Parts: sequence; C-alpha cells; structure tokens
Amino acid sequence: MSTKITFKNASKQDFLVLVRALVRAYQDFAAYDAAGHRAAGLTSPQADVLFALGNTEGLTFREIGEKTLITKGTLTGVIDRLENKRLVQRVPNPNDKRCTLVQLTRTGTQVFQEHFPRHIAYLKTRFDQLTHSDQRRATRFLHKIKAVF
Amino acid sequence: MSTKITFKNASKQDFLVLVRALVRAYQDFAAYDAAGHRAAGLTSPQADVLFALGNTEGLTFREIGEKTLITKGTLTGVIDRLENKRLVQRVPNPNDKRCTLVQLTRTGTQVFQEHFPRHIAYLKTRFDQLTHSDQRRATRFLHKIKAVF
DNA sequence: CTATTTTAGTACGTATTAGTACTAATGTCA
DNA sequence: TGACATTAGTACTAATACGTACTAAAATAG
Repeated sequence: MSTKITFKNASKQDFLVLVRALVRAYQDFAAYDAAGHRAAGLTSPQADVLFALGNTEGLTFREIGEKTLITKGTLTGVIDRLENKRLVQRVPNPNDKRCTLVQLTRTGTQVFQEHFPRHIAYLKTRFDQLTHSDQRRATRFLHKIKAVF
Repeated sequence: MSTKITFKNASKQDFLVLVRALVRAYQDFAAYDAAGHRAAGLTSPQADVLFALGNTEGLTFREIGEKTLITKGTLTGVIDRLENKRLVQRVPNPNDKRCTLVQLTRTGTQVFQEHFPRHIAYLKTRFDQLTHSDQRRATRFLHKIKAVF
C-alpha cells in the first residue's frame, strides 16, 4: 500500500537516506581530491585533463571529454588555461581539420610524472582504510545505483 | 609487498575502480536531479534551498548552508536570484542584527508544495528499481566511504 | 555530385563554486 | 569595560558547468 507523496511526507521517504549518503560521500571525496590537486597548483578539471593525456600521444577534445566527463564547452576554457600555463599544446590534425589534438608539453609531462603518482598515493592512504572486500562491494552497489539512471 | 606508485602503474591501482564508480554514480544522479528541477524553472542549488526552507518559519544563511552544503559565499548569490524570482525574502532579525532570516514567500510556498512532492516522486521512480535491502547496504558502504575523509 | 546531416570545436550568457578579504555585530575574557 | 576573537553575511575574483548558437569540415543520402 504505497501512500501518495505530499509536501508533508515527501522528506520522510526511505530512499532519501541513500541520496544524502551518496551526495555527502561524493562531496567529501571531491573536496579531498581537489585539495591534493591544489597543492600542485592545479584545479580538479585541469588535473583530470593532465591525467587523461598522460602516457598518450595526444587526444582530441572529444576523447578528453569522454575520459573526464567534461563537456566540450567547458573543456575549451580548461585547455586554454592549461595552454597558458604551458602544460599542454593544441596541435592541428592534418587528416581531419575539424579535430584538434591536445598534447602534453615537456613541462606538462614533468608535472604529470611527478604529480600523478603522488596524487594516487595521496588518495590511496584514505581508500586503504577500507578492506578490499568492502571496496569491491561498495563498487558493486555504486554500479547498481548508476544503472538506474 | 606494496609496490611504489609510479606514473606508469598508478592508473592500475585497484581502488581507482571504486573512485570511478563513485564519481559516475554521483554525476548521473546529479544530472537526473538537475533535469527534474529545471523542468520547474529551478537550478539544483535553488531547489535545494527551497526544499530546506519548506515547512519552516525561515532559516538563517548559516542554517541553510548546513542543510544544503552550500558555502556562504555561494549562498548570497543563490538567495539573490531566488529573491529576484520572488520565491524567498530576506527578513532582518531584531534579536541578532548579524543574522538574516530567509523565508519562503507565498509564491515560494506554492512552488515548494507543488514541486517538492513531484520531484521526490520523480526520484523515487528510479530508486524504486533498487530493493530496500540494496538501498540499505549501499547506504552503509557510502557511510564507510565518507568516514575515511 | 550536390543537398543535407553530422561532427568538432568555439563563443557567449547565466549560474554555481571555492577562497579570500571585508564590515558589522556579538561574545569572551581578563 | 575594553581588547580581542568569533560569527554572519556580502563583495570580489578565478574557474567550472551547462545550454544554445555558431562556423568549419567531413560524411552521407539521393
């Protein structure tokens, strides 16, 4: 017997406990993640792009967007700022003049090789507090949540 | 025998599977949530504030920030725009002249009473696809994740 | 082969976000 | 009570974020 949702009982729906847990877990992680990047003079999206470009010969805007989940409109500005910092460079693609290849510069490669492992280790200190079993189970439930959207 | 993290093996750390699952689950939820609010002419933060103010006599900026996890600097702008839409109003507090009370206007109350239950039902259609048992277990693991930060 | 559609990236407007600095008001402590 | 710290909110900057519109280039349908 499901009751109709009204403005009085809406906030008592059981699933909202899960919603709040999801939002708070993500936000706390995101804040910790951003703090690690900021120590390297990078924002989270900038670091995400550097990490996507690392160990590649360059990626197009579309490919970077798919890896980082940054939409193309936002990506233009992020790449602009990384280019101003001399960490990446736009390279025209002669085969398909619509596409622009984005590559790490020598400086960008250095920053990647130093900051990337350090940041992964920085995250690992926290996730190591969860057992591998818990990590696997948490991952499974997060996949289930994602699957309903 | 833990291996040192380098820029070559860093991306192969097991816990990154969990990180990606968390980010993707949250982002898909957030996009679905935002779409529901946009149908009512609201942004997510604006709707969060309206929902926080619903069924109250008004809240201070600090209280709204605690409920919605919006920092005070951002909140000023969000409240400004809600005030421009005539959905909330700032009311000076005579007891403590530092505080401003934010209340729903009559229009804001109407929007809350219509949009809030509709939005909760809109979210419920998705979360109903998970069993109650899965919802409880997912919540437990999300609390564990939050606890390490 | 040409008209149409799709794809890639940019430009722009509005809104959010975090952080810092600032003012006014309140609380605290010696 | 008076110096000092704390609290509440605003102002400001830089960077995202998303949607829409736009241009150029490539792919495709007929």
